This record gives sequence, C-alpha cells and structure tokens, in this order.
Amino acid sequence: MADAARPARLENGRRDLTNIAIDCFARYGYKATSIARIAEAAGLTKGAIYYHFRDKEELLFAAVSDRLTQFERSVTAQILPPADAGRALREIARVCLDHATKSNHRRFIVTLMVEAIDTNARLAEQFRAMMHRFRGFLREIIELGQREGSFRGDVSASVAADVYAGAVMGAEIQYYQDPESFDLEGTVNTFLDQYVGWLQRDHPQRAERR
Amino acid sequence: MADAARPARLENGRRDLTNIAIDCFARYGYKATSIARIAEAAGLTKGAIYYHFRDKEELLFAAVSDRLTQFERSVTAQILPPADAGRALREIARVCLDHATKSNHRRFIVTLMVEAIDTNARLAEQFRAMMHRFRGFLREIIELGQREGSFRGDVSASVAADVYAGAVMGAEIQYYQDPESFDLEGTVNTFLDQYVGWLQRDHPQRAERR
DNA sequence: TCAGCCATACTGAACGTTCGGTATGTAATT
DNA sequence: AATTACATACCGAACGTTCAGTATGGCTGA
Repeated sequence: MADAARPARLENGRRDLTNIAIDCFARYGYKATSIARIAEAAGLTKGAIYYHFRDKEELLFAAVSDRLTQFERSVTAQILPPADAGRALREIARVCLDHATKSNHRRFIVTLMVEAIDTNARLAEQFRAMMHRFRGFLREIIELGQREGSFRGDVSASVAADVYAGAVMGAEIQYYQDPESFDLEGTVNTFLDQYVGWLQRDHPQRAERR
Repeated sequence: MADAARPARLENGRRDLTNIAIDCFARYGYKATSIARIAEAAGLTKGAIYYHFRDKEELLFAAVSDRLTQFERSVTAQILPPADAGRALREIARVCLDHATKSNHRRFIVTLMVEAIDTNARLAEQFRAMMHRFRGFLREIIELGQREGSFRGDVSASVAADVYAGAVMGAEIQYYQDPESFDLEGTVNTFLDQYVGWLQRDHPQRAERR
C-alpha cells in the first residue's frame, strides 16, 4: 500500500541528513545555509536536525569527513593497479570530473575550502591537509613516471603536481559558475593532452626563451 | 598641534569604506562579514556605514565594481602595445600574480565569485560576464598568435583560453589556502612554460595517444 | 572679522528579523 | 512501557537597518 503522505521518516537519519546538508553547503556555503533550510530540504523541521546532530558544526564536519574520505578513496581506488604514470594522471582527472558533474562532491569541497580559509581554522586545516595529500599523491605518480623514464626528469615533480591540481580546480570553478556553457570536459582534456605531452617529452630545451 | 584623539573622520568616506569592505569581503566572504566588522575596521560605528551606503548590498556592489574595473583595466593596460602573443600571455599572468599577492584584489574576486554563484543572481551574472570577457580577451590573443603563425593552429583558441584562466585561478586558490608554503609564482611560471611551449610547437601529432 | 546658517559626517540607541540552539510534547514502533 | 524519531514552541544573541541627535567645518552676509 505504498507510502502515500506519511510523515516521511528517514530510514537512516544521520546519513540522509548529511547528504542533504552537503547539497546545501555545496550551493550556498556554510554560513548562508541555515538549519531550517536543511530541515526543509529533508522534509523535516529544525528539531529533527538537533536530534541527529549536536550542533551545526558537527553536521558540517560530518559532511566534510564524508566527502573528503569518499573523494580520496575513489581517487586512490581507481589507481591501485600501478598503470603507467600518464594513464594514472588521466584517470585521476576523470574521477575529479565525475565528482564535479555527476555529483556535487567537488563543488562542496571547493566551496567550503574557499569559505573556510579565514573563517574556520579547524576546517581550513582539514582542507589544507587534504590538498597536501592530493598534491603529494600526484607528485608520487609524476616521480614514478620520471623513474620509469616515461616522464622527463628536468622538472620539479612537486611543482608539476601543483600545476595539475590548480588547472583541474580552476576549470571546475568556471564550470560551477556557468555549467550551461562552459565545456569542462573539453577544457580538462585539452589541459591533459598538453600537460602529459609536456611531461613525456624529454628535455626539449626549447630554442629561445628569454 | 597635531590631531590627538579626534573622532577620526574619513577624508573620502565612500572610497575608504569601499576599500576596507573589500579587505573584509576578500577574507571572510559577504555573508560572514558583518557591517559591525567593517565599521570597526574603519574606526567608525555601524551608523556611519549607512550614511554612505543604502544597505549592505550597495556596499558589496560598490566593492565589486571597483575591483572588477580596476583589475580589467590593469590587464588591458599592460597589453596595449600588441607585443607577440606569447609575451602577452606571460604579462597577463604577471598582472594576476600581482593582484593576488601584492593586494587582495584577486582573492576578493575569487571568493565572492564562488560565494555568489547560487546566493546572489545579480552578482553572479556580473562575475559570469567578467569571466566571459577575460576568456574572450585571452582567446583573441591566442587567435592573434595563430594568425601570426607563432602559435599552432590545430587547437581551439577558446578552449585554450579556458585552460589558461583555470590554471591561474586554481593556482591562486591553493596559494590563498596556504600562502606560507605554496609557491604561487613557481607554479604559474611552470604552467606558462608548458602552456606557451605547447602553443608554440606546431602540430606535434604526438606518437601514440589511445 | 565674526555671528549665523547649513551641509557633512558621523554617534548611539533602538527595532525587527533571522538564526542557532533548547525544552517539551507526541505519535509510532518495539 | 519504553525508546525512537520526530514536531512545536520558544529563547537569546547577532545581524541589518533606521533614526534622532550632534560635532565640525565651510560659506555668507553684515
């Protein structure tokens, strides 16, 4: 006899509310997302939120932990078979694209990361550590490529990792700002062609560079 | 007999307050910046703000207009002598770096841009238009390089512009998040070497690319 | 030169609203 | 009967905003 218009209880309150909160935080950020808005999005009232979470910050940190671990897991999981470094870099970008377009995981991370920098020291530290791990992961892949000989050895792997992380994130933001007309996949693919090609070419020592 | 402890009036209220507001907005974003905080930073009271501005939004838009026009002016001004396209791209990055490190102009733009996407339609539209103009400007430079023959013609100038805009912005964000340890200049310079080199090489038709 | 006048640039208190958070009631499940 | 999973009603603080009042400086006419 189906559900009809039942009070619409949640099956797994904490988990469901976390997901709903993530949607709101990803769009409006932390400060501009009220508890009432999250409750309304869940079809509940504020009291229900405070039944599952001590306060707004606990909900925030639950959401952040959830998305951070889930994103990092899907990045590292996709790479476990240590394929060649070039393919690995392409795979990672693919995961980022998925998390940016098929869900709002990456927008949540980017939005909260920017907002937290000077408004929430604890959160900012978590995002800093996360970016540090991400860049470290990329650096290791690049160093692997350099040891294998498929990547040129005359560039700093860590700076190259920074370039990669920035290019992907910057493309994402342009997409969030204008999802209708910004070609995220094309932009990231073009960057990858250029970037991986650059890493694979050995010591080009380009003619003139004043 | 000097000033002593005068009530500290502003010489140019609107302008000074706009600059102070920009500092706050750049750090904390719009929502998390209270009128009281801006007033305190200016050494005034809340009422003084409302003498110069109708409401918080007018102050915000004044700040945005100020920084957007100023940034766009310094980008276009630096390029007026139509030097070769490669140098122009490097010059533009230089201007972005200056505005990111020597002032908070770019952080203001990036922070507010991310925050506005789904919280302030009018503001979001302004930032969308600004990014559109910026990418269009880059595209024209790249097309110039292509017509000149110094840039390869087998890539989309508009997608290449998107890559550039994203890479610079993504690097900036990593810097804002961790200004102590993130090497913004090195990252952007490395990107430029790779990017301009990529544009300058003609039809490499890289061997294998599955 | 100086009183009178007015515009400028504020202060400080108050108001209405919003928001995070709490206390308590209640229907359904076990 | 007790626990779970909420709803309802409310509190206090913070916030944006308003407004009456005031100190200051420049201008003007005598």
